[in-house]
Order: sequence, then structure tokens, then C-alpha cells
Amino acid sequence: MKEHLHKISLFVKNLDNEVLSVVQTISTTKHVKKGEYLLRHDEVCRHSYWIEQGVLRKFYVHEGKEHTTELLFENDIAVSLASYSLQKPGREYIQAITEAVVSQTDFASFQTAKKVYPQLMELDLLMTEYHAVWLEKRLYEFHTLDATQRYKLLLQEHPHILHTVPLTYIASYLGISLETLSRIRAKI
Amino acid sequence: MKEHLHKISLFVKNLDNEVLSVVQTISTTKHVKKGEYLLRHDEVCRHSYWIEQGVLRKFYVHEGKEHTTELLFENDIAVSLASYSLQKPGREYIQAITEAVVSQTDFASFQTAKKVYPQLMELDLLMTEYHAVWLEKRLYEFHTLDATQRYKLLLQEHPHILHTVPLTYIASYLGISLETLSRIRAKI
DNA sequence: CGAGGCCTTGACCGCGGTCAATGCCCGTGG
DNA sequence: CCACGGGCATTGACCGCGGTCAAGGCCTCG
Repeated sequence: MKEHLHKISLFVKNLDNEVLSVVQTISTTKHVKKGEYLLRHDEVCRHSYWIEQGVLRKFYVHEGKEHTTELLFENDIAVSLASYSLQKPGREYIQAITEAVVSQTDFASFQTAKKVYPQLMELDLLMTEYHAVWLEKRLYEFHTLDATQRYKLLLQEHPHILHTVPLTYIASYLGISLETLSRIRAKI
Repeated sequence: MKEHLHKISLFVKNLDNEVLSVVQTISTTKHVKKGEYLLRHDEVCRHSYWIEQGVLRKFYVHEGKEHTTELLFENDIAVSLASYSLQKPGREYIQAITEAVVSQTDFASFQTAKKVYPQLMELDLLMTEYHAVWLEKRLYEFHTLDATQRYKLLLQEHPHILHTVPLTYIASYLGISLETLSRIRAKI
């Protein structure tokens, strides 16, 4: 995963200034309050959000229960791919779990820009590949690790997570109940 | 998912003839025997395989046990993304579970072609988006459906699967043991 | 006819879920 | 300043899905 991110940031570093400034012009900075929603169930995801500060989560609701699919930190990009890529309503919510500052890019403008600047098309491809590999990793972890191992791994990858993300969301992200997470923590 | 596939096939239909013929020249047809491997653990995935005929599976081995991550049929594309996108060794195997005919495209040649023909870059993006959305769907199903529901859904989506894919692989793909699958089938 | 691959069936167990009670922290108002 | 209420987390009792191990059935092919 690290290598993938490195490849992307290298690519961004080498982007033409013209391309960079185009991206600037189609993006706007947005301040988000804790608890605020950037996307709701059944809405079309018309923006991607580059997180400058703060923490977001993505989740859906199934049988009255929230399932957190992603926890997003600085420099991550928040987007509900299924909804975004086809511009049709999706099931996911995107919510700020701390105060946050995001740079929001409009889908339609970005589509247009991609046609004009193939570099942006390539960037989009790189980021989508990254996301797909990340999803494969997540599936892999669910199939090969038990709840305790997944929790330990999460702590390793995000040492500060306990300071910013409530245990409820962490449990949900790990695919376990809050009670089970509590027992795991007591046992360690 | 259907809509995504439709969007892709529409895109392919509208490709310039020049682009199509370029893709032809960097692809070669390959006949694969039942049981044969197209990719092994620790190898670099240097090709993508467009399946013209037959069935493939993708899997990895963890603690001596095979985990099937994907079952691939006609018109699917087999590629081990983590290995392919960074051209580094990966954990996945790709194996034919019936006799098969695939059109194999070389990674390096395709990279070059993408730089020359932005349409191919866009096509690659569309296919990668599709794969990512598919992965999200798979995660969703694991978190919201029990083993029986997943089995029924699989039968719905691939009515002929029982004729071509051994139950061992189906169980593995569903993330359950062969015994559990057997009990589910007895119960239905 | 015998051997091996594939699947089924049975007995047992453990991880993680649910429900419910309790604990703890903190902000607000009397 | 303390008391109370609400949100978040912990703990306990119990249960069920799906795993494991082991035995047995059933084809197919040599």
C-alpha cells in the first residue's frame, strides 16, 4: 500500500503546473462541523473530498445497524465510488467525526478536465487502482485474521485512532460488535 | 453492476478502429488446459487475461488453506491487481478450472499504448472502477448476508455454476467450509 | 474390483452476537 | 458546587452460526 501511495504522490509532484491550476479552479475548500454529513443514503455522490484536516467515516445502514466501511484521515480522499462513478444514488453516508477541512472537487468538472488533460485521467486511474487494492486487502484481512488481530493491526496502522475515533465506529469498521471490541481491549 | 458493464461495452463499441487494432496487435490468444496455472504465488502478474471460453479462479493460500477470491467466466478479465498495477510479486494464483481460451495482453505494451491512446487509459479506468465496485459489493455481501443467503445469491447470478465449478471452490469462494456448504445444500 | 477424488453426515466446540444491567465521564442547570 | 441525565463503554449470561475432525457414501477410471 505504501508503494502505491508513493507512486501517486510522485505522479502528482510531476504534474504540469497548468494541470495543477486547472484542478485548483474546479475545487473549493469547505469547512465541516463534527457530525455533519457530506453525503447521505440515496443521494448521488457529485463530489470527491480531499481531506486536509480532520476525520471522516463512510458507512451504510443495514437492518437498522450502521456498518462503517471506511475511516478517512488527512490526505485521504472520500468518495462513494459506486454512486460517484455512475452518478446514481447509492447507499453510503459520508460523515465528519471531527471538525474537518476538505477540498471538494466537482464530478462533472473533473470529467471534463480529464478529457482535456490525459494526465488527470491517469491520476484517476492510479487512485482507483489504489482503492481497489485497498479493498482487496480489507477482504483479505477479514478472511485471514480474527477480530483481535484485526484490531491490533488497525492500531498499528493508525496509532492515534483511539484519540479521534469513538470505539463504536472502530468496532463497526472491524466488523464486530462494540461489546466484543470491549472484551478484546480488556484482554490485551 | 450490470449498468457498469453496459457502460464499458458501450465504450468499447465506440472505440476508434485504430485503437482496436492496436489492442489486437499487443494481444495473443492462448489455449489453457484444465488445472493449468496462468499465475503463481510470488510471481509478477505481467499479463491480463480476457476470457473467451472456460472458467478460471483466483485464489491465495493462507496457513495451508486455499481461499478463492474470484471465479471468472466468459468475457471476464483475470488479473491479480495488486501484483499487476505495481509489477511486483503477489500472493495470488490464477488457475483454469476448465479447458479455456484466453486473450492475453502484455502489461508493458498496454502501458505504452495507453500513453499514446487516451481512450485506452479511460477504458482501463472504467474497468478498474468496475472491479473496485465489485469488491465493495463483495464486502457488503459478507457483512450483510449469512452463508445460505450468499449461496443462493451466487446461484442466482451464475445459474450454471454447479455444472462447471466443484463445490470445494464454491465453498471457498463463499468463505465457508465444504462441510457447511454441503449442509446448506441439504437443507434447501 | 479396488483406489482415490469428491461430497455428505455426525458429534462437538469456540468465536463473536445479543440482551440487559452497570459503570463512568462530562456538561448543564438549580 | 453539587446533582442529575445522557452518551459512551464495560461486564455478564446465554446462544447460534459455522469450523474442525472423523467416518462413511458414491462415482469414475484404471
